[in-house]
Amino acid sequence: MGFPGYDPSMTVSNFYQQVYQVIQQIPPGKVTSYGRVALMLGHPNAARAVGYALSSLKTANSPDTYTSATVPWQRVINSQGRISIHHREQTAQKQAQMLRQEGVAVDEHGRIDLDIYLWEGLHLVELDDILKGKG
DNA sequence: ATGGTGACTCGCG
DNA sequence: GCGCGAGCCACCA
Repeated sequence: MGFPGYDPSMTVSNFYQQVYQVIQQIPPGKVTSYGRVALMLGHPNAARAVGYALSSLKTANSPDTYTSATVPWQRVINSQGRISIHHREQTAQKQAQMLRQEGVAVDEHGRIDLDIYLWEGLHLVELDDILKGKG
């Protein structure tokens, strides 16, 4: 709502793909939060669904269009500027490692300075394409 | 159709 | 800053 091209009738079935497409726009060395991704897609309260979308990404070998290899999932953290995977120690470590590898400072507690690394986000024109399914 | 489950968020104490 | 409780959403049995 409020966004050009927003069409409620197609949001459900395409939600995950839209999430992946937005995340693919995040440049290396930058991060954003689950909530912000949801907001960009016109679903201000769908932060949990965004996290769920990422957790469902399959391995790099998967034939799927979107996999953990094609979607930079590591660039999405929580609104507090911290890595959000407390139940999966291994995955959390990997995320921190991948981020440091692209120049993002992550401290031992998984904290990241959003004042420095926060991604500005998409412009309405770019969002329009994703919401219309052109991406 | 219904209820349980998360890689979420915000507000309080 | 930290832990809790309460909303919120899309998936999947």
